[in-house]
Parts: sequence; C-alpha cells; structure tokens
Amino acid sequence: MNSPVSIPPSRIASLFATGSAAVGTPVRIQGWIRTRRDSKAGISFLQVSDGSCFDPIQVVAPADLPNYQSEILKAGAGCSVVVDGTVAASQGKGQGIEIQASRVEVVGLVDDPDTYPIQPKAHSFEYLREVAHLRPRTNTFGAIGRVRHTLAMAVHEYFHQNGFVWIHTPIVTGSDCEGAGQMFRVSTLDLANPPRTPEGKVDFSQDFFGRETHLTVSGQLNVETWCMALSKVYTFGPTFRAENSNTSRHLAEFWMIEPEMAFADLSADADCAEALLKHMFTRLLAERADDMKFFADRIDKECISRVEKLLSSPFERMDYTEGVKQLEAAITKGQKFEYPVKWGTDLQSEHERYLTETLVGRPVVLMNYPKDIKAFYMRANDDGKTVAAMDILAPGIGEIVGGSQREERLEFLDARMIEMGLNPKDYWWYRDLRRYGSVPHAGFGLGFERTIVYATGMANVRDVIPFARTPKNCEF
RNA sequence: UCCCCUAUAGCUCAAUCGGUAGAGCGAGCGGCUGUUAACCGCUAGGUUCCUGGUUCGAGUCCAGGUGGGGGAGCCA
Repeated sequence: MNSPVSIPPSRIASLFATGSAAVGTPVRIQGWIRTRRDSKAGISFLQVSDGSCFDPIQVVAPADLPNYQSEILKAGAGCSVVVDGTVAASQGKGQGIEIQASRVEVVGLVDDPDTYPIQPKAHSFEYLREVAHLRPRTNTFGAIGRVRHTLAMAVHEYFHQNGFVWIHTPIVTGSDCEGAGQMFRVSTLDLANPPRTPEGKVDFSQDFFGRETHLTVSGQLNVETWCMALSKVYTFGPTFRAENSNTSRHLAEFWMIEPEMAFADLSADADCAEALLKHMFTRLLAERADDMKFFADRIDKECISRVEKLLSSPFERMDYTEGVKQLEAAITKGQKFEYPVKWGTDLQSEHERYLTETLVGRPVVLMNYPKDIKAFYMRANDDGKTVAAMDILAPGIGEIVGGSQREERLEFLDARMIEMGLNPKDYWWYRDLRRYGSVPHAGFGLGFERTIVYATGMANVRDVIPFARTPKNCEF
C-alpha cells in the first residue's frame, strides 16, 4: 500500500485478543466495511471486518478527516479500507475496544450500492449460492470458512500426532471401477470427432494417458498400497461422484478423509474414527468459540451442546443384526416406518435416523453388515453372512463415516470379486498387496462436509464448501 | 432419476372470484443521535422466469420448458 505513514498492519483478531491492554497503541487495519453509521455530532462509525474473526471492529472516523465528506461518507457496505489510528476503550456499548481513526483510506468503493448483492441484512442461503463469489463476506460464510479451516487442520494434527503419514493419492485414476458410484471422465480427445477403433468404439489408446481415465471417487485403493509399507496412513482431498444426486447431503465434488491402518481390525477402525472426530470437535470448540456462538445463536441453537454431548460419552456400538432387532421391536411398540425392516437389506434413511436420533441420541457405530449389500473389499466374517463393515450414523445428517476391515486373504477377495461380477485382472495391483506380505488392515472414509454440517447445524452441504459442485451447477 | 412444492422491485414476500403492481428491508437524499439489526421523513426502483394457449381481460387458469427448494434413491 502507498501510505504516508508506515505502520505494520494488524489483524483484527489479534487486536481483540490483546483487548484493553492495547489501548493507546497506534495500529493499522485493512479490511472491508460491513456497515457505516453517521453521527452529526461529527463522527462516523465503521464496522470493519478482515475475516480473521467473527466480530468486526468499530472504527471511529471524525468529521475533520480531510476525506470525510468526499470519501468516507460515500463508503458503505462492501467497500475496502485501510485505517490508521489508535486503539481506544469504547465509549459506547457493544464493544470493549475500537479504533480512533487518524486516517481512513478508501481503497475500493462499491459501484452501485443499490444492487451490491451483499446488503447489510439477512439473505437466504439459496440466494447466496447464486452469488457464491461474494458470500464469504457474510457472517455465516466467514464463519464457515474459519470453521472449515480449523477442522481441516485438526484432521492433520490428529493423524500427525498419532503416527500417520499423509499420502497424496491421485485425483486422476485409471481404475474404471473403484466401486463407489458413477465417475467423471477425464479426456483430451476431441469430443466431436474422437478416434475410433475398427469396431467403431472410441479409441482411448489414443487418449492422453493411453487408456480410459476418470476423476477419483475414493483414494482408498491407492492409500492401501502405502499402508502396506508405512503402517498408518491417510488421504484427505477432493473426491468426485457423477451421481445425479439432488439432496442436502450430496455434492459431486466433496472432501473425504480416508485413513488406513495395517494390523488393525474393525474395532480398532471404529476406535480411530471416534478419536478423530473427538479431536476435531475439541479443537473446534477451543479455536472457534466466536463462530460456534454465532451458529448457536442464528443457525441451530443445539449445535454447541450437540458437539459437547458427542465429546462427553463413548459412541454407541451396535451390530447391524442388533439394529434390525431394535427396529423391529420399535415397530412392535407402534413406531411407523414407510419402508419395511428386514435383515439382509440396507437400512433406509428413516431407519438410520431412528437408531441415532430416537433410540440412542448420539452417534452410533453400526457394525457387521450383510455381505450382499457391501463392497467387494470388505472382510468376510466367520458366520459366512456378514462382513466387517461399519457405518457411523449421526443425528441430523445420517451416515458420516463408512469403513471396514479389508479382505486380506487373496482367495476370499477373488471369490468376492467374481461373485460380484468384477474381473480380478482389473485389480492386479490391488491383489498384489494380498500376495506380498498381506496383513489384516482397516480404514474408513469420513465425509468432511457432512462433519461440518453436523458441527454447525447448517442445513445443506452446499453451504459448507466454498464452491459447491452439484448437478447442473458449476458457475463459479 | 422419481415424487411434491415453488418463481412478482436489489433482497424477503403480499396481491380476495381472472379486473390492470403493493409492503418491509436494502439503496439515494434530508433530519436526529457515541452510534451499533440505530431512529424519523422523502424519493427512486417492475419484460410478474421463458414459450405457447384459454379469455373482453392473465401475476393469477392450462400445456411445455428452465431455474430454485424439500423428500426418496445412490452414498460420504
């Protein structure tokens, strides 16, 4: 910045952290005006935010500043400013400290205040999705951004402290069937005029990678390979699903945390998921008390107590078979479900909700599902009917974790693939892990956006990711 | 992909039986005030999503389309 006096800029969060001890010190802040209120007594009040914390800081701009009439009185919501001044104890109510300005530089004005999309008033989330490039300027999305960051850092912190190595698994994959839904094609071929094989099919041997490639739907198969050498690993990055899902819980591009542990069984897997979630939420309450207070005040009054409740008690663990029994017992007592409950079929959303919300009231680890409703790589249990799979169901959001102990025995794995119509040859490198020093191992996927929804009470995953990708929507 | 709901001012919404467009907030201007979801007054602001149909007349009824929302399925 070209400014006459050189004061190192402060973040607003650190001014609030220092509080009244900073009174009297000269400071510079840089940010955007939220609101301006004028007093004809000869001052204007500017609420200025730089995004470093929830609260904006109040800047007191006296009318004798040289640009008061020409610039400051024209600067409203959304305008960017650099303010030099002195930290002062506020004479008004509502804030402890404020900045008595000696200089206010209006860096960028707002073209047309009447049509500036982020007005100083409540907006619907549906509307804000249409101005996703400006919505980080609102209270809610600023808070989401900081909460998301804190939770992401807590993920890395937990794994780092517990001896896990972060593996950067690839985004582009040559596996055309990772077993988790429709995939987005990656290609540099001319869509209008692709090369053809003699049979008339598109000739992907002429494509960039010399084969069909897609965006990954899961880093699991790749991360398992590194698990078989580094013992405890995880991947944390974006994943892509081309499902035509139109719900508040699904995105075409979402972030997933997938740890994988060698010499671990299903119980250790559930232990890890529980400890990870508890670490994330502990850090959240410690670091983002201001933002969580906002969510509790304006979005979901239960959100802090829900997180505290999760932290204070162990997750309930229940076998799928027991879950079905509980649901049947509930039906006997008069509970109505739209869909029938039957051992061997996947539970409906309403069934999962009953278990976690009504029966237990906390997250539930549901374990040992029927093998026919689960993926090929999940380890067969000795009963011949179930596999060592677990889902963690959370009140309000449903499934936030899906995991399993993996099938480490080659003959079992091959048999399962054939049974499910998969060709073992397509998985040659995955099978190699079972041929060379195979060990029992387990892992899971934690949906990052669903975790944020759970913690904040936000109603839609589209509003907890900076730029939501959903069917028919990729404007920004 | 299926079911239901929905689209009016910058935003959130209203408009009776089909009769010719209204409020709040926001914005601009003025007043008042160490203000703080400020307050008081005035002013501006409309292709009623698109295409077609019914009707003397359509924001309103009908058909198709598009966008948005909720639920289901798929899953994280």
